[in-house]
Amino acid sequence: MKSEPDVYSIDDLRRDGTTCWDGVRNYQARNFLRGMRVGDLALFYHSNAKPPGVAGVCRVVREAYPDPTAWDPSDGHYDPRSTPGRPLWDMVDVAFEEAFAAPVPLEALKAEPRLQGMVLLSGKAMRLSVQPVAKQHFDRIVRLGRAG
DNA sequence: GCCAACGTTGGC
DNA sequence: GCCAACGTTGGC
Repeated sequence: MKSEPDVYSIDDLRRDGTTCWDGVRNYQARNFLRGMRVGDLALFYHSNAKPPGVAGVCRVVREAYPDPTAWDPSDGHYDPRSTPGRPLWDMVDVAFEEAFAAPVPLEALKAEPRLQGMVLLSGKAMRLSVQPVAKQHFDRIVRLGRAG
């Protein structure tokens, strides 16, 4: 799950404990959100950061439900096609799980042979703010992150 | 700021 | 259904 740290970082999540992952406005990303189950773990990725990379781990604590920011005209992600009666966009709630000793920079992910084939590194979904991660890739990144 | 790689929109 | 124009993402 990607977030720009200037907007919302892993440290913000540590402070808040949990947060609503709102603002997703891409159908494919939304569908991945809908596939999440309570207890699922997710990598928290800092995009548009210096450097970009995986900053930690969060955990799904509430499954997909309507994203109210979509029908708030004052919200930057307002989408008038979504209404309370017919919601178009969903969000999940996630809880802080851990912040890595040192974020794993994108450059390091690219350089790791065992991570080749990750959606994040290549393929159609690489730009999505919510995307799937294979378990072996997830585990490898967590190991790298904990090592610092 | 640039730009590649997408997705979305809307005319036809 | 096609496709041009436009918007977005996000690394660099």
